[in-house]
Amino acid sequence: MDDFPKNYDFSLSEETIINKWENSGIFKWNSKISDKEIFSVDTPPPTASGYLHMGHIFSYTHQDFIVRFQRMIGKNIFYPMGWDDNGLPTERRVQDYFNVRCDPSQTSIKNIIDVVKSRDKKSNPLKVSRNNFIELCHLVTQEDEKVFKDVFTKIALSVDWTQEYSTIGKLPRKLAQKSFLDLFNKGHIYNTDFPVMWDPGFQTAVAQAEVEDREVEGAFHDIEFSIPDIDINFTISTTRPELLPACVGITAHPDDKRYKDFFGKKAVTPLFGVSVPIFASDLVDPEKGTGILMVCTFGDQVDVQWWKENNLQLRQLLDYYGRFKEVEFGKKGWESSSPEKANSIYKLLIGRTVKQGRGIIVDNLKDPKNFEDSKIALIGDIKKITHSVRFYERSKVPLEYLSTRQWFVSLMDKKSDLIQKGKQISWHPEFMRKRYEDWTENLQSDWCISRQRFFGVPFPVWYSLDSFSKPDFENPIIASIENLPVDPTEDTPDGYDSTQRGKPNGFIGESDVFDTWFTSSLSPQIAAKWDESEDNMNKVFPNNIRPQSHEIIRTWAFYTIVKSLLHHDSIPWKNVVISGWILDPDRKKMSKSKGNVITPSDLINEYGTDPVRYWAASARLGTDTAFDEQIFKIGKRLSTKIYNASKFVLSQDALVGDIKNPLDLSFLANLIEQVDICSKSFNKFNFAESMMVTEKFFWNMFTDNYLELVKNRARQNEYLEQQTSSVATLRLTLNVLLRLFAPVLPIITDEIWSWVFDKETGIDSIHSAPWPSKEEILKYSSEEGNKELFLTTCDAIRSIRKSKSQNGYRLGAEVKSILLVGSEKDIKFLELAKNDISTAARCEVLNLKLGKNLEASIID
RNA sequence: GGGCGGUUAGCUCAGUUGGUUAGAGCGCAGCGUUGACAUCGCUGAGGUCGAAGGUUCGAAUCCUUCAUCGCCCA
Repeated sequence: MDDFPKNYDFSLSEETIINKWENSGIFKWNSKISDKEIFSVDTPPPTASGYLHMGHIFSYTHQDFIVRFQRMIGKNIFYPMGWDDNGLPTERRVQDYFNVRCDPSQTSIKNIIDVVKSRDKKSNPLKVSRNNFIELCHLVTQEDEKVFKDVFTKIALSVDWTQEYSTIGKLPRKLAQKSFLDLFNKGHIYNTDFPVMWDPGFQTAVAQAEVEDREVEGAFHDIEFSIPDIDINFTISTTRPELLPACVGITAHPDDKRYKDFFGKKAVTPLFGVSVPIFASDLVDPEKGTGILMVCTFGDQVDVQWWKENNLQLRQLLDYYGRFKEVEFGKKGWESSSPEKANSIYKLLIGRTVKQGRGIIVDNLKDPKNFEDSKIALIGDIKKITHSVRFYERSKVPLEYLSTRQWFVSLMDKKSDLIQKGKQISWHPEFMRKRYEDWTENLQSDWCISRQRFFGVPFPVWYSLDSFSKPDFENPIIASIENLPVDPTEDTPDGYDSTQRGKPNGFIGESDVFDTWFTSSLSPQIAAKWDESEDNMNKVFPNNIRPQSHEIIRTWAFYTIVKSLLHHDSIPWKNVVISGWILDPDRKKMSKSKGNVITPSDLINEYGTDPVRYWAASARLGTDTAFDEQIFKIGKRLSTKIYNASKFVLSQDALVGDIKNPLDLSFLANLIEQVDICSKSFNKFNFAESMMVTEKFFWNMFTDNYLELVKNRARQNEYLEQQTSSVATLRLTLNVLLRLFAPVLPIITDEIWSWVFDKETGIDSIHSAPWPSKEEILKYSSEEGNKELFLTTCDAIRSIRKSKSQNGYRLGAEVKSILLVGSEKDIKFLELAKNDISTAARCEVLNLKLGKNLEASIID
């Protein structure tokens, strides 16, 4: 074994080893094995939206550490991987990529790819049919999946790729619809016309989980209202003057003395002359603005609440695009004391955006011509402020509340059950549970699951039409389970034929699709092939772990728990394992818009798989970490060191025999302790600790000290038994340490394993080898060693080095005599390691003397 | 405004149930190395553990208040 290449070519090893895994299929799930405990993983399918960043690598690698350890301790591993293709991110990407927009009124064409590719990218977006649009979505996601899979393979995820799925694939579509059916039959799903959060940019309803607050510039506008009954005027403050035509009420705090006399009276809106009720509400903050405010349909969530609780009128001004639609004051529901004037002003708003409308209303509020006594209704200056406004997380325009018909899953009545389930799950780190509980407790509305989009799983629902072609939303026609998956825009419901689509007394299909989360919240069921294989489902569900990062607790984790509760009255997983974020070097969150995103491919190519994984292993679970390229260098250095140490250890030849030398036995006692620490850490998912202590043990204890101490003994043949003992210890230690490193550094460890250990053990890959144990180590030992002997010997060799260094000797300098002074116990131990110490220290005579502290002095 | 987490060496971070002089790596300084390894070794400098108070024989660790940064939610 003397002919190892001088330097480690990691890229060659990566290729060889990864190919070996693929060919041997060692990561394949085998449901037939019955004598092994199962360890199943609910891998969050990444959104195939175009690119992977270091945060993905970080988190997905964490899963793999855990999985590889579990595999080595003998578990039967179920480790699938999915892609979350459906949904808005893909649609948006397709829109940009091909410069197209979906328009369901278009007819499909055959060669859509060629058409979009031949078009000038700068021209107006091409309107394409729903089917063509979906076709393009599939095309893009397939390309993205390939890129993602390549990267995941390159960082050596031990995923079973035969279990790959896409959330838009046939089985997930079927299961999402089955989920809908089950929830519908259990009475958890309903449809209703109700104000929902609406994104005018994408023209779709969104759920609370997809909403974020952003601090934006705004302004308080003080507007004067009147109360004709008592001839009093008052001033409200609003950030949304453009909703004045939608004002349906006025409210103030019940204890606010200023407005006590107003309650129960009617106020009249300026410009539009609408008479609206004034009522009291605890929700008003008397300190904010003037303490009295207008209620519109709808400015925000509280408006919705007031509207509902006080039975206010519905005056919906905005259309799906967030533009003012046509309404007529004076008609029923739009009563006004001066409809002509109201209409003349409102006319200016029709077709305008919210922002344009705001300017128009403000201009009119301060135009004296609009007021009888020329006294304008806009009081004082407009006061600029910054305030938080709700946005759909992927949108650029603020959300509006639109009353539309949507499907919901009722959640508000299930909060305590959901929190209860959360308590049955172990969260790592533990404090992350609180995020889940806070989110659940603070839920404000049921889960709106319908999206007015295209690339998603359709609702398995039709509506019958009456003789006026009016759909009967109250009694939807639900697909039967054996027909799933269905597309109601193409398929015909039972009892109808296709010619009746859209006709009086016929039917129409629901054109909405599910919220992406409605499908991806089923990842445990999809991966387990719920419905297709009950046996498999029972085996792997609930999953052992759900790895994910913390920002998706409120979405992915939450909805998955919801589904699991409602379908199975079960938790979906026993453990949730949370990875932190990778921040940029200035500790700022990485985001595409900030331009501080670091992508993985170049780094993996430059440093190699193992060093990138080493970097990922350097952070504990749940902890956000600043990106530091130094760590890759250290990881690479460690790989090289392992390579070189292995090369040295495996070039020592000796007879096979027992380990008998006290120093060797003592060293093994320390190794046993090390194995114990690593096992305990890994069992708590603390791969970072295991890695840290293994690295330290390997470098300091093994290479710097043990290896140096026994080098000579391993080489010389004078005392065969002693040589055998040292070489056996070296090889056993290397073998054990490689396995401790294996979950984090799978390439280099398997590379070295393939040099000799595969033949020795008959186990082809280190990743199929058993995790080391005390019993295994003791099998090669004549007896159990004393840990302290080795530690004392290390102290001795360290103090000899120090003494040499301080007295100007080279470390390798031969010296005549060294005196080691130590306690009685020290001397007793050092006596046993005397030969190894003196050869390592290169001295002719080593004298031991009873004294106090361990100390070395050189006598030359 | 409420909740959660962090604040330890120049930098990135460990510090297990409170227990002797607080650790690692990187960086820095000095010395050394043609015998597995310059992708190396040895030695060293460097911290009043965010601040103040408290509990305790003893606090980086427990409690209180505050500061500061980040996250989640209003």
